[in-house]
Amino acid sequence: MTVRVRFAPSPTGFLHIGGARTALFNWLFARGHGGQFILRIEDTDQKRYVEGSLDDIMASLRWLGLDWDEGPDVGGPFGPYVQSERRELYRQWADWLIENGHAYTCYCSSAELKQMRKEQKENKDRLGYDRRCRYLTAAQRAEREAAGLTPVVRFAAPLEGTTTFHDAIRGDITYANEQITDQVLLKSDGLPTYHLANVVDDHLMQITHIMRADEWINTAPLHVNLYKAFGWEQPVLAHLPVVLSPSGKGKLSKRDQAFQEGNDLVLVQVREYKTNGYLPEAVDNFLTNVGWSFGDDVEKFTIREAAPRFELESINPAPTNLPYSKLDWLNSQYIQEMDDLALAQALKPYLEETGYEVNVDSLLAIVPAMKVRLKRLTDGNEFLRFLFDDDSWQPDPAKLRHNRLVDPLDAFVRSRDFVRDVASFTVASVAEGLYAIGEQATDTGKAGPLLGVLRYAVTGQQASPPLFESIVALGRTRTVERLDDCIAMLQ
RNA sequence: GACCCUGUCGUCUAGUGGUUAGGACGCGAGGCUUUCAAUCUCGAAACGAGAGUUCGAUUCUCUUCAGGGUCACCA
Repeated sequence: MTVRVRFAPSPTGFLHIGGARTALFNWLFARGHGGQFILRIEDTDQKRYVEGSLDDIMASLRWLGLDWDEGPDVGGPFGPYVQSERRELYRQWADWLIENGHAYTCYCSSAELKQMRKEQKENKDRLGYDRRCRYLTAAQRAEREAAGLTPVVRFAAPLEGTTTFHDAIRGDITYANEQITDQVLLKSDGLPTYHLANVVDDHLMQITHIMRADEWINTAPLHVNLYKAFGWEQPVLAHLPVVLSPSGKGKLSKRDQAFQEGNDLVLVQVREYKTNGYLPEAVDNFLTNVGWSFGDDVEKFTIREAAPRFELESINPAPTNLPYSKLDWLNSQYIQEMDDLALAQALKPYLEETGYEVNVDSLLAIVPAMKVRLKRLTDGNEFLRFLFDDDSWQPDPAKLRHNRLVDPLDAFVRSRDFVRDVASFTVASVAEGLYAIGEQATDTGKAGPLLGVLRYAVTGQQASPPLFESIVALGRTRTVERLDDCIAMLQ
């Protein structure tokens, strides 16, 4: 049997990092088992629909490289892949359940249900629908229909015994049926709830394995009983561990966009990872390491390499934080593997975003030298500020001195003169000349102190690309101007 | 509150009825260096607690504690 899995997001917001992880695990499983990965849109709650979210979800999945075999845009043999276009199907199967005694119409108003819950709370009774409509006589139903009440359809759950299902990650999980209430299957607007839609679609789309978030565990017995009622085969279930907020307080998916947690900026939408300078390969790698491990003490790998090793049974069931510092490390690793042209092109939009005018050719002169310093593509904005923003160059005179320099002013003058007069303005000759001056400028004969101070003088930054490349990128004229200003400050 | 899930270094994880409990990130120290960065070496750092089973438990069982999840005409 061919493995068929699906990612089934609701278009209620931009793609969440937790959702991306769920999609990724499904993708890994499908690709590792020669199966199909299906994208299905669960838009049965029209009230929560967010304009533009479907586009973002698909764009984000594509950015991550998670391609799907069937879906709303590419079609497929089991479409449509948007639930709101399948409503007739759900209504038919809801009717089937009613006809076969597995479901019933319920006429309770929301006010009535609210009151019921209130009383349950007050009396400390178990929460949940008390099944008052389950036992209505035909006459009573007719009476309500005549009164114009629009019913919902509820599942007639088993009243006694237990329901057990097997979770591929956690093993068998058993619930007492008296804990399970009669959930709504079809809403009064004629659209299904998740419970009905998901079971009907997974069956009709021949889904073999369901990987979904942990928070669905408690409704799994309902779904299992639905499969039983329909007489359909139950797909393998696997509930993925929740992704926690970094503080460990609550699940991350409760947050819908980036927020500050202590000193860390916590990114929650996939698009935020992109705008903050992360590479999709790094995000994929990062996510795959959470709740699963490649093995052999290997931390860095592509999802293509991971797929053949990916098994449901090896997923760690414990809830988890996202280790953001590891993402930075991975991202820097992937940046260092990029070729210079690709990196220059990747950096360009971020620089332009901050208002710098850049062209790839001039960027190529400095990019190779600063590559190892980049953790995120946005770091280029900081490192290259000295190049693109003259106004930001405001060195602190106190930092132009170094206690190993015998005569800072003299060293600056000689450096300035050298840069101004050197015949060949290249990295190699600038390096040679400044080394020589630096070695004479200290009592130890080491060039380091002068070069360190010059870096600060020329760039106005504590951290920058290497000095000689920075000088060449900046150009002779601007370098001399800045050194002139520094000399004035030192006098 | 009820039910369900989970519990190995700070974090992400590997692992076993007998291991010096492994790796990674981060952190600290040192080397190298254009004293930022990268890189190399070294280091600190964990089996939540209590019973039980066993010759022996981090590993199996129970209890407990802690964290999380769910209790909608939302997914």
